[in-house]
Amino acid sequence: MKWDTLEEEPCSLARTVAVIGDRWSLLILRECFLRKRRFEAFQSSLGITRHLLAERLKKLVRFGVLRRIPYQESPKRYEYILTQKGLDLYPIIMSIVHWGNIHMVDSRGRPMLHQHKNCGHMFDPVMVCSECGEPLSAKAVHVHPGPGARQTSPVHAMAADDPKAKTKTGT
Amino acid sequence: MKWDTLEEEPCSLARTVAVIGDRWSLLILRECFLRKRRFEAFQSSLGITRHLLAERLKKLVRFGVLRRIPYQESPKRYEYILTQKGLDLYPIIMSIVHWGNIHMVDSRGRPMLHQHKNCGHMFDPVMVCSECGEPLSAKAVHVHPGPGARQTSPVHAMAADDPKAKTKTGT
DNA sequence: CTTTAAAGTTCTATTTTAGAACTGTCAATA
DNA sequence: TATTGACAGTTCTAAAATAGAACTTTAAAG
Repeated sequence: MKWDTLEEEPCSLARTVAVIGDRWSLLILRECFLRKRRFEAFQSSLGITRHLLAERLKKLVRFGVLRRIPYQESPKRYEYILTQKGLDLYPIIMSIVHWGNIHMVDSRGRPMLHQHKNCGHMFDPVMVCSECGEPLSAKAVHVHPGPGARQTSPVHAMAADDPKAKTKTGT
Repeated sequence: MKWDTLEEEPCSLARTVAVIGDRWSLLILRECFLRKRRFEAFQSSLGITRHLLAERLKKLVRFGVLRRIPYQESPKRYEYILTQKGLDLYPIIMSIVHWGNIHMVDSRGRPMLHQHKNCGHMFDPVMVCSECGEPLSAKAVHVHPGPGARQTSPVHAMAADDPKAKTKTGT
């Protein structure tokens, strides 16, 4: 399977993975959320090759996650800032960080702490139901096919009307 | 940078990316959360090559996200189930799905809907502060170096005491 | 006139992934 | 008894992505 087919699948997870599901994009976005904006800044703090960084930035701009904005003329230089679509990735970033905080820390403890400006406390993110406000767990959730689903399987990976896909449609 | 150095970095995001930050792991985990457990089931619904699937399953088992359990003797067959560590990935999965629901849907609408068994409603996940319960946004959060941080930069990608890293320590 | 800085681009070598075929164990079937 | 099929992988080669380093362009600074 290729990246470009991934982004067309009838699955919101697959489509998002097409945007951020590679080794570098999330790390670049981490830097964005830490107020880094420039090519050199990304490159030096991540140690990513310049070639790949250029590619990834282009991709994130193409998907509308970042915007490329000139910050000086002659020589023309650009910086990358998060769009609203990019800012909306924050819950993903935070839940990833939180999982790492719980499951991937060594004896030295957390590499960083988060403080909520509104209430002043150090916090962890908690995912709750938009309707009742209770914390969510996988077992308390039912999935249903939505209007954008493909026939039988709600999150099936391929188009059933694709003749090439017949080996995958399975039993 | 290699995957194995990624998992040792003083950053919870980088460490988590070392586990789930590739093209396939999140899709495999999606299937796990949809109660798929077997090699053939993963392979046929994802269209992943058998080779890579075997690799990814090994990796997820190695990281303690899945457990490989025999479900029959002779011939010995195994299935893969989520550990608690794996179940804890649920907020990551849900926030990824939610972002896709908001930003990657076509005119047909969402591929799937989520119902909260506790309250009965279709819902969206919301990320809130563990201390005050308010929804979180990037701008309302301050980051601080924690006990597991490396000197100057709280989320810096490499060890400053690593002589090879000097080109990256930058200006 | 040379050096430096930023933001890339270009190149080759290495690693990963895709795609397909093959293996081993057993049960069911002809 | 021989054959087929299911399952859970392994093994191969070709194609694609990534690593690592050098090079380019524009313009200011020494």
